Amino acid sequence: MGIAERKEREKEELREQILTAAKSLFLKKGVEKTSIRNIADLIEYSPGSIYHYFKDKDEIFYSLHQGGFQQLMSRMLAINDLPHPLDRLKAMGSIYVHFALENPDMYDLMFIKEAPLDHVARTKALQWNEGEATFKFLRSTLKECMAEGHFQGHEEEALSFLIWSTVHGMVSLNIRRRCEVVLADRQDTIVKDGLDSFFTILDRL
Amino acid sequence: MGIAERKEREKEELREQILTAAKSLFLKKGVEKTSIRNIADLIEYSPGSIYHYFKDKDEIFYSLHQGGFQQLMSRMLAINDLPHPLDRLKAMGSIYVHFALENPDMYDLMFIKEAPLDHVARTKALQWNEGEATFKFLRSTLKECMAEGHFQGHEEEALSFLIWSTVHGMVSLNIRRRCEVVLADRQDTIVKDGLDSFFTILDRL
DNA sequence: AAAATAAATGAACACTGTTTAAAATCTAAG
DNA sequence: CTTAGATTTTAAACAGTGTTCATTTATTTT
Repeated sequence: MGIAERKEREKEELREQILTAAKSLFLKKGVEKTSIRNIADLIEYSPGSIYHYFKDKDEIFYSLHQGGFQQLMSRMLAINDLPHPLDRLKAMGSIYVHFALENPDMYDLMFIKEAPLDHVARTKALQWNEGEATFKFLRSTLKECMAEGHFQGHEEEALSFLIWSTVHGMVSLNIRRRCEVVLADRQDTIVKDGLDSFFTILDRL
Repeated sequence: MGIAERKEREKEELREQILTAAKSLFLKKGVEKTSIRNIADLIEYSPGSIYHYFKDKDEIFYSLHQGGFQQLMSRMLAINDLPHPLDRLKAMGSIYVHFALENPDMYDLMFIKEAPLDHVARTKALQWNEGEATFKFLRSTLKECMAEGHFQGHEEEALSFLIWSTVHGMVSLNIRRRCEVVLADRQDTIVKDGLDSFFTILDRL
């Protein structure tokens, strides 16, 4: 009896439809201005039906932000063949920054917005697998750098956090428009220049 | 005829009342969950009356965030007597981080939330005086450091941005709860440790 | 064909920011 | 002291929000 399987498949399909609709709307208008009714209109279902597939609005955007981490992670894994860990570390920084600037709304969801973390807090008792995996990847690369003698006198976890903070700081100031009003004239190059300065520091360290 | 003056004074008083009410509510519940009606209830006026004193909700929170910058700036100016610019630079970093962790909601409003910048974009044609003053203060201190021979091979504006980004990154990851789920065990010390690592880097640079 | 199960709906609830016509209050001139 | 004018304040309305739930519709099993 393949009926149960087909039903399961159909349910999964509609779930996917909701996510696709939500994503296209939120990339156009942002999370706040994407309403359940907007999503329902787009997939031609009633607003209430969405609650059979997602607990609440936060869960929808939590699901969406997972896709972002998959994308980011696959880009990161693509530079795993670089022989020197310090080169890998810098490449990860570049990838992180480029991902953020190319997908500002998705980055916002992943690292700035409260919606996905609100959902995490309410369900999985403070476990954020997506973020943890990304951070672990940075930590293991940094460990390799230190094994080669780089960054002496630094503690691995704190330095990992510092590096993450540096790239996050640059792109989040940019995304939340604190650059365009303070560095108006070189708004589009400042992140690249800042990153270059950062690489110079890492090389000398 | 002091009547006009008294009226002016009364108007200013009510404006201040609105701001005080808004501030106490937003520190308790956050910007999004502080409604115009909540503010109106607290000052015992009708919701509509608030619109005689502020154009919209964003303007209220723009006004509030200005107070935050005054606070931050006054703390910064207090270390102007330190003789060495590098010491001043590091003290500024400490002050910035402590301000953020002691006033997370205010920091959120100043450097993360979109509300104040939305208001800036809609009125003053992209001029953010509060943020600009703070950034200029960092830049002038960094210039003095470089005049003493520090940070050779770096460009002043880009490095200023990088330093700002580093401290902003650490506190904003903390405030938006990306630390507590990734660095649960040392959540309350990681920013301090990260900052120490950063100071070590600045010293060696 | 009837009973049981699952899915979808539309209306309702309690909110939100904002606008506006009307009412209330206060000031200034006659 | 009254009346005309200017402010200030209000209540009601508009169009929207997330979410819940009894009812209807559709599908599957007996």
